[in-house]
Amino acid sequence: MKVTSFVVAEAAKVSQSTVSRALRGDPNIAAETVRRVVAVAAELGYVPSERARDLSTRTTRRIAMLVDLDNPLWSLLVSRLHDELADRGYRLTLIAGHGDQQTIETNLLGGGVDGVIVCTVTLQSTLPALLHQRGVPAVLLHRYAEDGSEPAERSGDSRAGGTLDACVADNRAGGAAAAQLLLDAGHRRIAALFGPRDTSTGRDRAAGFLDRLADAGAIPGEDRLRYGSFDFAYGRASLPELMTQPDPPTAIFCSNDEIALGALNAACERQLRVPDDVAVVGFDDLDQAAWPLIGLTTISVPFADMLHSAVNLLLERIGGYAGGGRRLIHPVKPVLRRTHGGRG
Amino acid sequence: MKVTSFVVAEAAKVSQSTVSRALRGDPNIAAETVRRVVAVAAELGYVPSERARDLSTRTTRRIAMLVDLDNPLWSLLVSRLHDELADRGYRLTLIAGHGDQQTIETNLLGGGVDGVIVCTVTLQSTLPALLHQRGVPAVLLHRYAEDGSEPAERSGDSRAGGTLDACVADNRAGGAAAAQLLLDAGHRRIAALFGPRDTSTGRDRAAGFLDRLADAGAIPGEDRLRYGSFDFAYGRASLPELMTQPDPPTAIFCSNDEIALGALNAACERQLRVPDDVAVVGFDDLDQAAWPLIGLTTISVPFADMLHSAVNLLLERIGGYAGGGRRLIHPVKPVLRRTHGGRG
DNA sequence: CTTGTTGCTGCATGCGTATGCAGTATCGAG
DNA sequence: CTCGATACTGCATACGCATGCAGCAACAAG
Repeated sequence: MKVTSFVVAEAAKVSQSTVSRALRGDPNIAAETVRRVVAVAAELGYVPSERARDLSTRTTRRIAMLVDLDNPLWSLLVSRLHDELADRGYRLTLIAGHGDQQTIETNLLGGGVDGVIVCTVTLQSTLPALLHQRGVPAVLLHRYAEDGSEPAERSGDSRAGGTLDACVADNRAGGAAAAQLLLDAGHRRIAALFGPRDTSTGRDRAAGFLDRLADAGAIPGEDRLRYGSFDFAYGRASLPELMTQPDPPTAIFCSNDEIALGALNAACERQLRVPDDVAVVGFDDLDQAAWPLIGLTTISVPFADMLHSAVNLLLERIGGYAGGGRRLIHPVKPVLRRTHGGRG
Repeated sequence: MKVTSFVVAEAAKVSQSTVSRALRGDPNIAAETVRRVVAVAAELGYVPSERARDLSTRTTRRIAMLVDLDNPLWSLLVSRLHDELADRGYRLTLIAGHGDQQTIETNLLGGGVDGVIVCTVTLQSTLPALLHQRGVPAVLLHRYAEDGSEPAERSGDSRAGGTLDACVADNRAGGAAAAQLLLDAGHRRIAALFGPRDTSTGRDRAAGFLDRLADAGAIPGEDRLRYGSFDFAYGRASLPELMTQPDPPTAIFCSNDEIALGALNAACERQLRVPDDVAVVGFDDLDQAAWPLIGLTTISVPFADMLHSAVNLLLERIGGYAGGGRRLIHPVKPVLRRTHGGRG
């Protein structure tokens, strides 16, 4: 039979409310009473019902992370996020971004979580607007959407001016830095494996990269520019295609490390030397990029900082902060290792 | 203002219970009524309160995974597990195994989850026994504990004979297979980087490995056998130590791929050729093991199958199955790639 | 002795949904 | 016309904890 606070109350000869208060550290309960209740509760193995507490307090101390579980990047994020949340007494519920839209909405809007961290959004996604409209505390991490919330035109609607808070990296600057880095290394025939055009990360990294090349008067031909998903297979499949073109590139920019790792492996398969036969630059700075076997030159993204900021923003929202959407842009920085080559 | 089923009921001119039934597909509600209720609910943007439902139904459709977030292996598991659960209508809550014991117990016993998948347990852990005693549906995945639940001595206690269900790999056979594989390749000076002695995976893999070597009359000296954590840093730090011993080994068995990857990178750093200067064999068959750049020979563990089985066992428990603890042992299989070397 | 104050505890209710059971209307059979 | 069956719907309550407010005892101040 289930041990409830009523059972404890009876055994400790107090009321149920006193049990509740004693166990939650309410200062109005006599020390002696607290001791007795705590003892009895331990004796009976009482564990408060989370379900009942959740309903009563209108809170769950649970945060949902909407994430693309196929992207290896997320594993880096999830682990850190869990700890970051645990420190503040929150639990983490994972929701796959590729799931059924209806399911996702029910999960996020049903009050089963106190807030949401959204990592999978596309530029066209309406989810941010929905969360905002429903008043569900949420923050965009790593990517943002164009949810069309322009500065209020219809004044009177206090929400019209706001969008969700977001924590992102300076992807545009990072793209530019990658381009610069390859130019500095002496490359002129440069190809790129960009990410999806419908994500902010994909778009911004490509834009920054192309802008910088344009400034330098070195815009690659169309056949050297590709767009695909942020994954290993894309990189692995694309490198051979690029390298078998007439007049192949001497360097390839990959919009994330995962693509770059695919490319490096493809190079290895075809016995192309990196960086001598082809240089590769990635983006993100995954752990693997620093491995001696890999030595991937890349653009480092401060994920730990971003997560920390995101959690802070989210908790402020949960705490009731009602200002407009804030966008925190975190600086990135090139990390020169082996794969970019160089003049020498 | 919050839209509850009462609000919908009023707008649709029915009672709250009818709203509840209509929305849940109760066949006793007239089709016309259902249509009206659904329409009104959609109109008002009604989303049922998960908190209230959880309390009322005594269920949450949420499964906790107790996991070591620092081990890269988990990322492989989490992603699959999420999908496996999502297919069956459950959500996944992550709980770090390294957290505060008190917190963990509260999270698992408080009724906030319908079941638990435990991946982090040590041999001495009392958590399985606790979950079992409290009647919380749970299954051990990948590792098991020695929770001392022997066949019932005190008959009368119907639970005394049981322990938790478990889904594990045949780690002992895998260890033996790894040993055999190295012997077959001609190695005789063999070292090993085993995992923690207090985990079933660490212990069983080591035992299988050593048994096989003993059978072959090739037991390594103590100085060639090491025990450490299942991580990259351990492998990376240990390889140089092994290789600078007098009469260094020609092959190193690593109790998981992560250790092996650390070792391979250390070899690269020291410009040792693999497998010519030193062979390496791992265990698990992570994606990375198959990369052309890595080519790690390893023992493949059927994680997808294990997860599938584990979820099945767990859902049976949740469904009320009350038999004794079941242990499913999944076969493993060597995958020969590049790093084990060979006679040729 | 009265009144106010402080310190502690219990009563009653809210949280929002699910569901057993009772009630109402309709219809067909006798 | 009566009665029972059928098809819906509503009433009332449970789920288990948190919490505002009232109550009570003890004690100090006046």
